[in-house]
Amino acid sequence: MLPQIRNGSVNKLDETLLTRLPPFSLLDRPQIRTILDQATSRRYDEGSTVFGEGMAADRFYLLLDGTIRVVRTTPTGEQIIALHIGPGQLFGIAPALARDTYPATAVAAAECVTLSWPVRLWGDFVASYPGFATESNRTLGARLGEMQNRITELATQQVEQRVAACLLRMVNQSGRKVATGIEISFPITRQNISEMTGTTLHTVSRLLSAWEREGIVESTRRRIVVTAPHRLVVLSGPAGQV
Amino acid sequence: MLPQIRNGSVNKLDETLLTRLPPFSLLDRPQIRTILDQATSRRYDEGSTVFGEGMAADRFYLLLDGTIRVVRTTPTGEQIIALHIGPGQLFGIAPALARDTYPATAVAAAECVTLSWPVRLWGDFVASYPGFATESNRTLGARLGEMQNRITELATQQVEQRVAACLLRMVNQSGRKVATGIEISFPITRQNISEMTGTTLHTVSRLLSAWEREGIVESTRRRIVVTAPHRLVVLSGPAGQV
DNA sequence: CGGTGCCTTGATTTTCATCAACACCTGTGG
DNA sequence: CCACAGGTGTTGATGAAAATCAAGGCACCG
Repeated sequence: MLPQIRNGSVNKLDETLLTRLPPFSLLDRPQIRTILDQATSRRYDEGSTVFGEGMAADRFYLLLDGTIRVVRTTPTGEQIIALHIGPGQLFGIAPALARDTYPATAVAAAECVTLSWPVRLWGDFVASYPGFATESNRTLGARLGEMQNRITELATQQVEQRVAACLLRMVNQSGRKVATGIEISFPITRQNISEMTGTTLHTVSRLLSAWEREGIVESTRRRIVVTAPHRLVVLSGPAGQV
Repeated sequence: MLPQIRNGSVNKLDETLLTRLPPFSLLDRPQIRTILDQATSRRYDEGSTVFGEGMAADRFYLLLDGTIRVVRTTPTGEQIIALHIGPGQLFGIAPALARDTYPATAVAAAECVTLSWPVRLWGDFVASYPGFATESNRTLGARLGEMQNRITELATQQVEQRVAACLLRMVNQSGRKVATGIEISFPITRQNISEMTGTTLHTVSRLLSAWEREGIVESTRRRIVVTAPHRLVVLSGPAGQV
């Protein structure tokens, strides 16, 4: 979907790649050229790690294509998935939190292409480019709000409602229309879903089986198509509409 | 503990009130005087609401004294407590998230004194006062990190561990040394704790009773003293040390 | 074609919510 | 000054939800 990407080189990249994205939409061509010239482009295979929790935060990132999964690992080795990031979004923006290490691990949920810049440029970006600060704040606000929703869900909803809400969230954020419904556009396992909803892969499997029998979803290995979103909304309960 | 506070007036307030606080620690006297002159001071009774979820975010706040409880209400009327805010902290900083409504409700958990400023000054503060932006970012980072911890806890830990971790968090953030241990410095009910940990007041009551029998805590109506924090740490499990 | 990772499904067990009842403290108003 | 109401806290009995235990099947990759 994206033109040829050579790691480390963005000369071939068109400025129009950035002009539509909110953090840069207010800028003119020369400004965007400057930004691109300072950027490093890179491709990540599915499953590879962009940066790890606790690592020195030396760069901040923009996701051009693919999906990033933000993960934390507990001392006992369990993983929990904090959120997913889609194309066009900033991530790894530790400088916006005045942090010098990344608070979580970022893994490519599917093949990804990123741009990144050294953190020392963060201050320049915020100061020089109108809209950049606002947009990164907005990103933060959205993530904080989403985390607040997750806490509320985990604290008050039953497993079935949480899993339904989780599917809906993914469908909304990165759904792709297919013949029979809307497909989640990146590979995802029962285990992954359990790590998002604080349950077990067994329970998720049972729920998906039941929903498949009822014609709400269709799924094959690592792929899920939601065929009746409205029924999922009902299942996700009264808090789903927030 | 604070000098006489008259709502709306800060003339009597000493500049030294702010000089020690991180958001303002880099500023000189005249700057702080300017900031104070633009501020509105106000006292809140225990239980009163500072601002409500969804309300237009017209002011941002600094807590001088007391404890603020940040609360969300689900469509079904259940409350969940997102976090507590202690003296010296900024709150209601919707502008830092590029939001124009408050994302949650702020209630005085104990008698509180605040300073506040109209949001239109936010931009000035960030631009004119060195350290202010960094500090508000740091606040955001800390809250985001804390929320991430809560999600991890809710998703992976048992109720007993979550309640233990919750008590420890409050003891760390606003504990006061007393004869027999460390007391949580604001009134708190079993119900409150259940709203923080996603459980029921019954379960919290049972846990506290058990811990009291084992000499880990002492509690009277709305007050809790932790007498053996180290044993709570053990109970809070391997993730407690994060 | 063998192995690894992913998925399914039944049986059992555990945890915790729910239901129910009551005791206690504190402040209020007759 | 006492009664009483409302918010708070305790504790037992019961049941439901979901984790855990267990076993096997299926798809994809090398």
